[in-house]
Amino acid sequence: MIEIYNSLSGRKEPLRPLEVGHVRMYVCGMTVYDYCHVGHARSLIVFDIVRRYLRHSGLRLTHVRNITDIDDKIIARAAENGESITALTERFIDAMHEDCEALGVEPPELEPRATEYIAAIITMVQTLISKGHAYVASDGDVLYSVSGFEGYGRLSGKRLADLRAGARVEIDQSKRDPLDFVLWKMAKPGEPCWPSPWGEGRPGWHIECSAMSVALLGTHFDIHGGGMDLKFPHHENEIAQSCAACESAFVNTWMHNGFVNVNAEKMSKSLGNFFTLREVLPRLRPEVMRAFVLASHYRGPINYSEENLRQADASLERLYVALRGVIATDSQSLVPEIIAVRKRFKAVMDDDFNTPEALAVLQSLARDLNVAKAEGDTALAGALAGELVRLSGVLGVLQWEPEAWLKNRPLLGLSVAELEAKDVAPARVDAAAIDALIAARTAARVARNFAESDRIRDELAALKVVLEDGPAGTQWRWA
RNA sequence: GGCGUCGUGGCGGAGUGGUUACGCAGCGGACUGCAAAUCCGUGUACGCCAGUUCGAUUCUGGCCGACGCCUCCA
Repeated sequence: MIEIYNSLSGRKEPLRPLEVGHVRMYVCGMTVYDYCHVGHARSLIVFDIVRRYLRHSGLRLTHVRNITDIDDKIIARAAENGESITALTERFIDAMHEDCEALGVEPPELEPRATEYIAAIITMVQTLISKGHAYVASDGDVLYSVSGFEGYGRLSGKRLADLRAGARVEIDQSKRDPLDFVLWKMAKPGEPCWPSPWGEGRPGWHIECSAMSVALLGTHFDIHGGGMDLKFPHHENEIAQSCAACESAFVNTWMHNGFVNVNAEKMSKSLGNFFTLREVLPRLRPEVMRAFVLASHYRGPINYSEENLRQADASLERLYVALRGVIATDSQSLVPEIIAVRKRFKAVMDDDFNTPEALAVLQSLARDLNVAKAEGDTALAGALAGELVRLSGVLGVLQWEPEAWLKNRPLLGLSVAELEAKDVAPARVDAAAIDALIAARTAARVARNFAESDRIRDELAALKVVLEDGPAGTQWRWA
């Protein structure tokens, strides 16, 4: 039984799909006016794991991840760049898809865009007006009336009075309540717009997710996810809209992932402490980013640093080294070791996706594999290796050929600064040259000329090549 | 000001009312021509102060500290 922490109740609750064996999940995606940064990557990876694990558990999944392709920031950025809205959004949608692919994030079943659901949005706004939950303000905008919705603030643990007291927004005279939020925004001259019963305009931010989730998953579905910062006001408002419009239960389980911090502060645009995936990914392999993200529980914060990435890389390398030289068998031969490890893996992942524990399970599997290798038990080693790859696949790691992983380290390091410090230019070194040096060293060793063999090893070490002598000959990998 | 999260050994990071997380780094041993990798062993960690308890890092209260949300944000 899978248990998930529900932000709404503050407790772990068993996942009981509304339709037996079929989970419907909606995750808030990107507003496409800029490149994805590491914070987005965490959210993408976290829900990719949820996705992979639910399917691994034999559940059918309908996963929706929306794209916000119309909003104030998009309009502002397009104007700034002197390009059209669609040119801008298409460009960043493509970029996002490239980033996802690089990270090994599986595409969701459905990826709706706000601009494709204008009709559904208008219908929902009309419903809200007719039910008395929304009104047309003096400036023409359609606003949601917060006071008419009992339970507003339940998700974020806020009370209307507290929100009003702490309101930092300047009071807008057109609003009946300062906390009322916009459903339909009237267009200013030159702004993109769609016709509506209230005039030319565009949807507010929150309404698109209500309209699209209802349209694609129904009024009541299983999981709704997103970053912690979406909890209020975005998800709070979604609940208010959907529940009021549909007069139905809305979402059973709310999931929120924690932030990526830099020096203990939230990575964000305003602080200027963000790194885009495009600048970061060429310097490390995407699996390292995944390993880094999965090393912490999804609800807590993680600190983005070179050292933490280095540690993630080292932990992955240990797994790849274990896999090396073993022919993984697609083991349906359920030896006790494999039954036990599957059970452990399931237990920790069932427990609110405890990926740090899952990674620990993989590490202990690697230890068993190393032992089996050392004892020459190739059958067991092959079976364990097969299982290691299989379980790792649920986390989206260890999907490379071990040799390729160990010999293709991009740029040999994690950062430009580090590379400069090491004064290494890996492109200069090619595999044939390395093999030639290794052959020369082997010849020296056979001749018991250890001074020469050590000299060659030092020469290779200077190139950041590490040698490992074994029964099957000498292997190498990048340091 | 309101609401909330968190504080674990050198680092990262799970977890538990009394028994091994796991990884990185370190140390000792085995292995090796020497290494590397691997395996074995090792470190008496749970912010502070009280309380509950036979016993608390794990429960309760307070304090201190860090962070987040309350405004667009994954």
